[in-house]
Amino acid sequence: METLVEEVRVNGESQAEGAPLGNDSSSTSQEQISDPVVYKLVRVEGDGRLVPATDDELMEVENMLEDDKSELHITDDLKHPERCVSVEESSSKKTDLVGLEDVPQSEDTDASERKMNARLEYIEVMLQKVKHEERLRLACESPDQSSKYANMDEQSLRQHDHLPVNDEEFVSEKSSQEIAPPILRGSEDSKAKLNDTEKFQEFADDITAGGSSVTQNSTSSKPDCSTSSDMICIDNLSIRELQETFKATFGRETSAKDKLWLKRRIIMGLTNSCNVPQTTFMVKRKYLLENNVGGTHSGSENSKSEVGCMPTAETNNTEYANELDSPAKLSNHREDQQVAFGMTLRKPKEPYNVKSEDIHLEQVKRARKPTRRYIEELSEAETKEFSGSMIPYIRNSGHGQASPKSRVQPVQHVGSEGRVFVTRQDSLGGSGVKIPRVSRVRRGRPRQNFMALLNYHPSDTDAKLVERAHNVHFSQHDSESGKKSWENRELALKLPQLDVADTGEEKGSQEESDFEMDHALEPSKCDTSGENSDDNIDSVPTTKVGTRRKHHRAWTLSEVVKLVEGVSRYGAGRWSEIKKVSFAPYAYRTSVDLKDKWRNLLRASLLPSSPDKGGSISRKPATMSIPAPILIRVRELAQMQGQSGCDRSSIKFSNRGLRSVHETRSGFL
DNA sequence: TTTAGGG
DNA sequence: CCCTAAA
Repeated sequence: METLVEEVRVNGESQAEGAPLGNDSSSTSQEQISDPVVYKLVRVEGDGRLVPATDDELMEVENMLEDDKSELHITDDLKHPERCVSVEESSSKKTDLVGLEDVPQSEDTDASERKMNARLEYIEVMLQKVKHEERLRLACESPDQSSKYANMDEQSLRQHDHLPVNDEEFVSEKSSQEIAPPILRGSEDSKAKLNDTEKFQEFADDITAGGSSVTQNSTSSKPDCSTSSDMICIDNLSIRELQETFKATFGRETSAKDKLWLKRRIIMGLTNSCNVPQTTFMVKRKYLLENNVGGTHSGSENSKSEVGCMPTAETNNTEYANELDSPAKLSNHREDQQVAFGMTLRKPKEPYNVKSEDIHLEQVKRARKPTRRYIEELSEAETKEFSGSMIPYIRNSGHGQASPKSRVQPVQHVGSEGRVFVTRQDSLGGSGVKIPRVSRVRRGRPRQNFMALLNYHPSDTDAKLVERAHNVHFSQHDSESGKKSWENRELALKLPQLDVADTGEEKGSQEESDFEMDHALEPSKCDTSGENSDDNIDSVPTTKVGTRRKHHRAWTLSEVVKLVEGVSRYGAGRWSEIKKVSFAPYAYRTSVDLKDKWRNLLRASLLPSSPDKGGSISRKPATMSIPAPILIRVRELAQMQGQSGCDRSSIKFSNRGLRSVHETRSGFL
């Protein structure tokens, strides 16, 4: 562990010093490989915005890092043990918790809930403990680091300069830096390459999120999907409206009557696509409020005291929301956020790193994308896309730390599924995929069946449980980095379930518990692997029963958004590019499909002069409407690209220009 | 092989 | 979505 930590530090240092990216090319040393991870240097403005750090600030950070490094060694040894213990405990608890979830909900929901609560409370206590430790540690630290932790690496900045030259390269490099935690890099050599696409996606997401506070310099000319109207809407919508929205978002109808539930789903759906950060925020906040009213929430208080640097609690929340918004960038973004929050970069980090090494690993792994071939293999095997999702399960055996708990019994599913699993393991390199016992949980968006389930258990309790869970998340986030490990663990544990669920296919769907389902969504929200999770809805929502056409997959909103993003980035016509980058996880969705969809979108955006008001809600259920903002954007893109009549080259060029801008921006994230 | 367009 | 011509 220590070693890892050290590495991290080192990496960070090198970054700060501005180690040139170029060197990574030939040199094989770990350092170089690992160099990518960088905490972007940013400054938190009073209003909560993130601002790129100045050179001076960078220098400061550098110094700080230096200091830390030396400090760390000492501290690590001493403090480590305890932390580890606590973490382990917590993790185990977590596992248990997960176990609870699996219990058939139908009957003993109450019991489960009770247990859950107990667990949660326990967790909270643990969190508190951790936090406390953190605080102590902080006390010793220099208080002012807060405002400048940033971490924009010079490299990124430099890269911007030559972005135009080779976008892909840039992206991959950049992204890899951003995403992969140093630790991983150090330990796992070749990881850097693996997730180019993934990272790219992340980028894309970031870009998409343009309007959000996350992207500070955003001068985005793009229409901001997250309009105030949306915010209002989502909160004030009637159940019916919500249902409509739901349909628009997920491509299937819902009979759910639970407003909260609906809202959450919708937001998640939108969020997954990285749009509507504002909306999310609103809702989240509200959500948070609700939680506060009803339940235990050590989180809020903690966050305040803990994060003194933060402008306001609200800001904190906002950040959090944003973070949630883009699942794709969650992993690294989180780190950035820590920095931004002013949670002591190094101190908290240290514990964080130490304790959650495996977590890091998991994250990274999560981030890893399966190779194309792998994906295809899977799809062939009938596993629809679970792609990146499975990756999370892999653990680096090298770090035996991986919580044993997460390892669950092998799936007992029969037939093809079993085969699938085997395949996965193999392709994964036999690192041993841990498949949580949830063999038949479905992950991703709810499918039709799911709805039925909900109806049966019109879950108030369900909602509560979820809320609880959320609460935990919040507190973790708000309070401190140390807690992150918690969440990460939790995610790690949960995600697998989801992923597996997909494999599990429809069979077990009926047996799924609401609770599980609900949780299933969460991961997608937080899923680091980014996008893959949420969109990997293999269940093709046949909106209407029996409408299942041969290779027809209803386009989900998130997919559409991805498509739009892709087009905006690469330009319409470069479908293969878009396919590769944005739809890698989706074995289906060929470039042709993308093209067709785009054509449809175009038509949709042009013909019905956007009569649909209230955002995504459309009057006609039959016409699953695409949210207006998206259509608008489509139109704009169309204008920009196609209609302008510019010849291809010029178009491309312009795109490139735009792209570079985006990337530049995202670079500051 | 990818893109564009018609069916 | 599928198929096919063209690049």
